[in-house]
Amino acid sequence: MHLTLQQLRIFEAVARNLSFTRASEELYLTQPAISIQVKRLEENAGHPLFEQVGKKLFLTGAGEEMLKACRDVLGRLDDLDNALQDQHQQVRGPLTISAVTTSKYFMPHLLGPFLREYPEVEPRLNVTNRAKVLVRLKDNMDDLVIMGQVPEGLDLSYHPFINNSLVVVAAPDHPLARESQPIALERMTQERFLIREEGSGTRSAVDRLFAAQGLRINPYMELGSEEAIKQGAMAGIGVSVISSLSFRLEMTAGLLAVLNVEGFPLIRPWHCVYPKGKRLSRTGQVFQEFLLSRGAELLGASHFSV
Amino acid sequence: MHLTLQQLRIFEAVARNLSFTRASEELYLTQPAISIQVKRLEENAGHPLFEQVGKKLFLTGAGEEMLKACRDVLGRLDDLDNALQDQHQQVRGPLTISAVTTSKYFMPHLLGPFLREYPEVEPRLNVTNRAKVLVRLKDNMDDLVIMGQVPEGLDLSYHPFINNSLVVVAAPDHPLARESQPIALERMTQERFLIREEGSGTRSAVDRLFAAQGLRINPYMELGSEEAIKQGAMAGIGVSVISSLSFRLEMTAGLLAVLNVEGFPLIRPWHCVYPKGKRLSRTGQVFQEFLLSRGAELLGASHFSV
DNA sequence: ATAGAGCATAAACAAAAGTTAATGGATTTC
DNA sequence: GAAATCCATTAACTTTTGTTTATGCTCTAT
Repeated sequence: MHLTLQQLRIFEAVARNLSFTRASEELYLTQPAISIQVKRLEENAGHPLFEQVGKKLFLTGAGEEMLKACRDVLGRLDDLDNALQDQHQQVRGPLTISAVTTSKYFMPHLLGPFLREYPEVEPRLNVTNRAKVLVRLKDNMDDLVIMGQVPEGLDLSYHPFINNSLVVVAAPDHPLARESQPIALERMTQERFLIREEGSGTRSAVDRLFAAQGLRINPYMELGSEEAIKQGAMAGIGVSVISSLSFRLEMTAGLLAVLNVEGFPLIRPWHCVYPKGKRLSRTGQVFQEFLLSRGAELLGASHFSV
Repeated sequence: MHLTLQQLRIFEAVARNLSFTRASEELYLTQPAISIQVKRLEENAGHPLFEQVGKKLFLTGAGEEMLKACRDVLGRLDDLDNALQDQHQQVRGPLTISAVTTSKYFMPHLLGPFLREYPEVEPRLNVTNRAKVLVRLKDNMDDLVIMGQVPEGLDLSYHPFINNSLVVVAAPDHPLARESQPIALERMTQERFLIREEGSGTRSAVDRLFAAQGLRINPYMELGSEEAIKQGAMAGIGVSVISSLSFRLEMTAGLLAVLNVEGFPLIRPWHCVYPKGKRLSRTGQVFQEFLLSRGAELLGASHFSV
């Protein structure tokens, strides 16, 4: 036999009232029910917990120890109940997100308003390349993952929330920058392309677009970051395909030009993703709903819409 | 349905191992037993506690909360077990004693050696008059009570442990102080007696001794303390009956003489007493055994023996 | 001295807890 | 592709927990 939580509740009521009968009234049980439960608890403890002198009830030393433990345990379980209730109702606590590099241009514009609305959320945004994001996804290291292309072969739950427009950019003085007629894809194969590493979502999408017409781009230089690619395009080293989310400042400053190429802008949705086996926390669920319902609106431009 | 301690133990093992199967091996249960108990705990909590991604198990946020609470509760119950084990084996913690006034001359000589032997005991010795000691006894306010005459009409457990010798004392120049033949009780009725208040154990014993021969003492002055009585006897105001435990210094200094009176020394035992309904703590039991087995020896003189 | 109140015990019974055997689905490893 | 492994579910069963009714003992109050 072991002690049970019901025994602890009963013992605590008796100890607080110093009366079996009062405790039975409080707990809506009969007095023999109280008596037998206290007896069982005493057997389990190996000590008497009460002493009776005349008609008065007292706690023994062991009873004092038991009462302290009781209050600690029952109080801790109350706290647990409250914490679990919070998890149904409150939007608070940690929210861990991994996002593919390009999303660093827009994720803060989504996360900021969300955190203002839910100030008790503790965000952790990890922006890294796609390969690392995939590892974290497989290892269930995040609440949500923000990525364009969702990998196949994994059991995932994914929802598109905004559209990503990929465009071809070049230096403003590039010859094709003034071309008003759409530039054939075939023409573009003659251009030097500045590109990201193998495995990049953007790279895959562009390769597929050209492959559909039996073409392939001319990779001139592989660069490790979006910034390096922009700098190279601005310097006239070559052209590139990048997300329209990521170079607004450079456009406004007249440092980059968008080329009018057939098939562009290449619209790819951004997804929020998590493993199907995952039980998303309430905070994670609310953030996902927030992305789906208000992401496009917050980012403002119509080409962000799903 | 509520959660049970067994469910907490099972959940903690799964959470620590991150495996139902490992937990079942550790707890010598079947894997379906583990699975169903975790399921019941999740139902009770109203939240999933684990999420499974591929073959890997993870704790959810609610699971993390539950694990913290589990460790707290199970740890607290372990501490309780240890504290209760201590109460069987260790002699430590509070020991509250009330004692009638006269015992102040010998109780420290008993308590001192006991506390040296059991240094973790926390003693509380309350020395007061008999009436107050009786109130504390009835109200179960002490572990043990030290008194001479045990009251009737209460359901008490009492054990004699030393003898108290009551003798008649007078100033050294009192005429009867040089009398070598035993002094008849009748002769003493002509002496002025300095006495304690009504209800004093010593008073009762002396009254009974004289009443047995159809005599009664001549109360001259009622004094409120043992010290006052000794001072009065030394000053030649009258004679008194006091405990031989209480005037050693005055004897040695030649300030008081013991009269050789018929029927004296009047031997009365000292008892340690507690209500029969009381469950004496281990520390209280050990102290009582100490008094019974070594009290007389520690006080040295043969007339202390039971 | 008697009635009332409070706790202890026994017997009987219902409900809950706990477990196993059998089995199936999904994932990982070979 | 097959075997091994891990978790989920169902049905059946045992054990434990929990409670009530009936009753008795003891103590206190009147």
